[in-house]
Amino acid sequence: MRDLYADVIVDISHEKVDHPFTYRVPEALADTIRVGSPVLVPFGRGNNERKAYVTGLSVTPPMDPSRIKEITGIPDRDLPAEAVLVQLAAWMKHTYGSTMIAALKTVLPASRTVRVRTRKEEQAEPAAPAAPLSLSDEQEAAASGILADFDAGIRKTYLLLGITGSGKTEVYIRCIKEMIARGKQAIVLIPEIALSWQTLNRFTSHFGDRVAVMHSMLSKGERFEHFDKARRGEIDVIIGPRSALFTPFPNPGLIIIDEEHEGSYKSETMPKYHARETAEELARLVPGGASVILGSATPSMEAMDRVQRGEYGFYRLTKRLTGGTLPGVEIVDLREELRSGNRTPFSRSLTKGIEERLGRGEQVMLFINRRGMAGFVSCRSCGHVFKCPHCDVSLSAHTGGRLVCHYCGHEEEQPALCPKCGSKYVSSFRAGTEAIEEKIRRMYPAARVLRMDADTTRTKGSYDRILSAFAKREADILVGTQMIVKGHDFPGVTLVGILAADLSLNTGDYRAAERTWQLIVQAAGRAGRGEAPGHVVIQTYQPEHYAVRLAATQDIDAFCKEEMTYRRLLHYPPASHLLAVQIYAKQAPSGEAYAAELRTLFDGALQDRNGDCTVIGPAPAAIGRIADVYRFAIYLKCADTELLASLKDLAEERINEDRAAGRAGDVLLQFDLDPLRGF
DNA sequence: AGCACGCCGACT
DNA sequence: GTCGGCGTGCTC
Repeated sequence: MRDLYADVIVDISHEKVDHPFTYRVPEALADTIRVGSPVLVPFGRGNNERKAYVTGLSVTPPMDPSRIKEITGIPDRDLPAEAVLVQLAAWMKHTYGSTMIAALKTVLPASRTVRVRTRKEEQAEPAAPAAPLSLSDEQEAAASGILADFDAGIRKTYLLLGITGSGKTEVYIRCIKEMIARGKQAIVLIPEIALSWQTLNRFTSHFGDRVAVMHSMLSKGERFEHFDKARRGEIDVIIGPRSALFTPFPNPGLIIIDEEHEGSYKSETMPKYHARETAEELARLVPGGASVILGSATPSMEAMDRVQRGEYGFYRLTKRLTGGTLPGVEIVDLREELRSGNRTPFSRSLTKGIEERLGRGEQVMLFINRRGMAGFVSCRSCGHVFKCPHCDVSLSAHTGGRLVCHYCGHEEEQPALCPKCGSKYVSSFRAGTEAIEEKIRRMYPAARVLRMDADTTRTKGSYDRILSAFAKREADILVGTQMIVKGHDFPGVTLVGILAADLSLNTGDYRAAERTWQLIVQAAGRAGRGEAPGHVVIQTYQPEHYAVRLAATQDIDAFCKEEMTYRRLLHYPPASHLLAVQIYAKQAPSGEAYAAELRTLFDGALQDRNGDCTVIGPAPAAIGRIADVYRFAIYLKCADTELLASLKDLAEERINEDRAAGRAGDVLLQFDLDPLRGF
């Protein structure tokens, strides 16, 4: 019997040990240990026992066998993970940049900490009768097309473009049922918070206890339990946020990403992976391959571009099945309002609309993409603006005379007098959700008003509470940030007001137009989902902007065409790729100097590859300092992701060397491939 | 010489 | 991360 050796990555967050170590596999564990298995190994001089993950197995030792130690055992109550997930982690490390151990920890199920709880299986009343699934012609065409491809051995990604209420969920359910019939499992990704009970109930009524839902309220043990069930083949479907992608199903055949355009599909921590791309890689790695369905009413430019290139399959759902008609959309020019003396945040048209709905007992949603009382507070006399002492942003006013930093959470009391000149003329500018709520209450004292934003949804369950109260018509007006826009069905709403459509247009990053367009179309989709016709009022200072104009006309193709022209012209994703190299430092000069060195490094590496890759910067980040950490960025623009990966590796090697030599100071590097938000 | 302390590098 | 090796420098 030949000895078996395992390559492992030891669970230590340090780039010096972020490479495989070889251990002997004891005879007793030879059958148990697979690629992806967590193991315990003696490590270092003290031979301390540490957790590690197996990344490879072989019978040929790469070094003097006498120096190879033996695996001690398998962590208690831990599960071996799928080899595929280890491969996926390696791909994520390579593509997005991170240590191998960080990549492994994001894809492998965390070990269970304590007992599995035995108290009543929550939502244990899923036995709602399965409503028979009847599909419209369009839905049928999509589902059968995708399944026919699958049976013909074709594995690819499909964009399912369906306006709100057009019934994407039925297509998902049909496809999942057919996959289960073929002995496959399905992963359904949904945006972080947007899991409505209606949708969930539809899944549980069809799949009963063969479906598990991952959500943020689950304990570590419950998550583990779901993953465990998936591994053991006790469930066929998992529904959850981007991390549900890493469910260790034995035989996944279908990955569905609902609301594919949503920003929460991109991880904010390293590796900063995108669930869409990662799902496609997983679909390639899985034995037999898997199909991917992307669903959206407002697809990302990435998805539309791939449809245009013929890489994605494409199905369109054009009819609203839930009844209701598409809302009438009206664009109001705020400059015009100002000219005619209206200084309130509500245009005359919107005010009239609100009054009509209140009179008829219908509901109104008011959307403003800024929380708090005001965007900033300043002194009218000397111009002093209240800024966060730890970040390069102005403080936002909140009720109770508090000034709050939306980036680091710093809070201070708003002084009565200007600290600089002593003037008492200190005032707030740019209304946020709190200010709008207050104004609305004052204007319509009889109206019942709810507010939903990061401040009112901080406590557990408050998100559902506000939404269900509004759905039960316990309020007439819902004021909120973009979180009110996502996915929910309120038949009572006949008017949606978008108070400042350009807020998201002026964020200065290349996705601003796309985001604004999506926001407006999604917000508009909230109106008129019931019997009564809906109306949307878009207030803007830039009524002529194509994102606003083409959102109002709901012309997806026209918007995408226009936007792609811009992306192509400036070589922005998806026309090319953009790697943001983010440099963090406690001291501004050291960060700046290090960024400059990296630029030189990149220039040197690209010397004879002129034109392949454009290096931009370094420059201070859009927000130059957050929580006392200075931020700089270099942007690498290049069509070839492999070249970008090699430049990223180069930077990583460099900082590791410099750190070893004590030259890197406190500089930290992060990478963001095709970033979704500004930095 | 003898020892405390701290930095550095290796860890299979 | 954690340990030991080894240099520095202080003390008896």
